[in-house]
Amino acid sequence: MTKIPLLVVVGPTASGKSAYAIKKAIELGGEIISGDSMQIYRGMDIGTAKPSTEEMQGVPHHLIDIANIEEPFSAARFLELASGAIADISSHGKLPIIAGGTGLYIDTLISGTQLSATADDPILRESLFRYAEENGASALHSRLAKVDPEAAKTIHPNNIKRVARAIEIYELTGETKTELDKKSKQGESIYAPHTVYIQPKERETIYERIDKRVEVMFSLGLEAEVKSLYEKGLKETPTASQAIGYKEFYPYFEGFCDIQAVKEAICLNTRHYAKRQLTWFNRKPADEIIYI
RNA sequence: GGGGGAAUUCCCGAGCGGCCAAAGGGGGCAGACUGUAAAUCUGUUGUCACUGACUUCGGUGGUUCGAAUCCACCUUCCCCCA
Repeated sequence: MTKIPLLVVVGPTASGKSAYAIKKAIELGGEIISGDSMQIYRGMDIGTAKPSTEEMQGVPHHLIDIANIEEPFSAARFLELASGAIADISSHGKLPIIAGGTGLYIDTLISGTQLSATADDPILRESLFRYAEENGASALHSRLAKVDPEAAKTIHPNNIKRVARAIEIYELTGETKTELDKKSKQGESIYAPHTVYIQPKERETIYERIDKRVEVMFSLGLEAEVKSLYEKGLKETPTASQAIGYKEFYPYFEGFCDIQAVKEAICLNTRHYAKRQLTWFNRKPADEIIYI
């Protein structure tokens, strides 16, 4: 079976991935699939730097505006939807172009990881967190060590979310995370990706772009956008509430800080985020590196 | 004009004679990452010839075996009285 060719564009936030992807799409006759965990949400436009209709220049975009803010989202859901979109795009002879900054989502997709049907269980999760709170992180970690010593070795005890997820997997399936991870890697990827990594030569470059972009977001009306979502309960949503450019407004709306502090927090959090993305992409082999 | 308080490493801030290159947090830098990932977590952060040495705690002197810590004066800032 021949593999499906894919153009994958990755890079830190504000690196110009979207513009590059659109350019390539026009050049090569492609359609874009957003590999981004927050652009999927309707109404979150300015803060997620969603490309505007004009910017899209007629290139079809997938996995944008496909969920309401209160819906949870995950790598598994992304995998499912993105795979579908790829099949669809390539079936009518177009080149699927994945562009985004969510490293986990993109890697899961192109590496051919087979995620089993294991669901998640919010109630169980909740109880695991409570256990850690009451007995300490290391107590939860030793619970994991009992069932899955391999995973316990690689997950830091303080990383309660991961420790809890590993235990959750075992409780739900009777299999350990270690076993399931191994299984998930068995199948071969059906894709032939060509990855382009858009990278800043200097860290300063990306930081300056971020500051500038945040400034633009504010002038485009970010505050009003966030306010209206906040009134719809953004803060209580499971996934969307975490978005940078949004969560920093909560203390402001609640009277704990001024707007200047919000702006600074957004810039800072975005920089931290960009650094994490660079760390992620740096260790994955890219077929092509383009400097900003 | 009089009285009181404060100056600490990039920032905030603890320390109040030896256990202090100096807690903690922030920031910076580096890293991890398979179903919340724009999340979560880890390491490191005076200098060097780096299991040791050297230079730091506003400035200058002093007390002491020994000072970021005590004393004197100076500089700057804050508060109270006038």
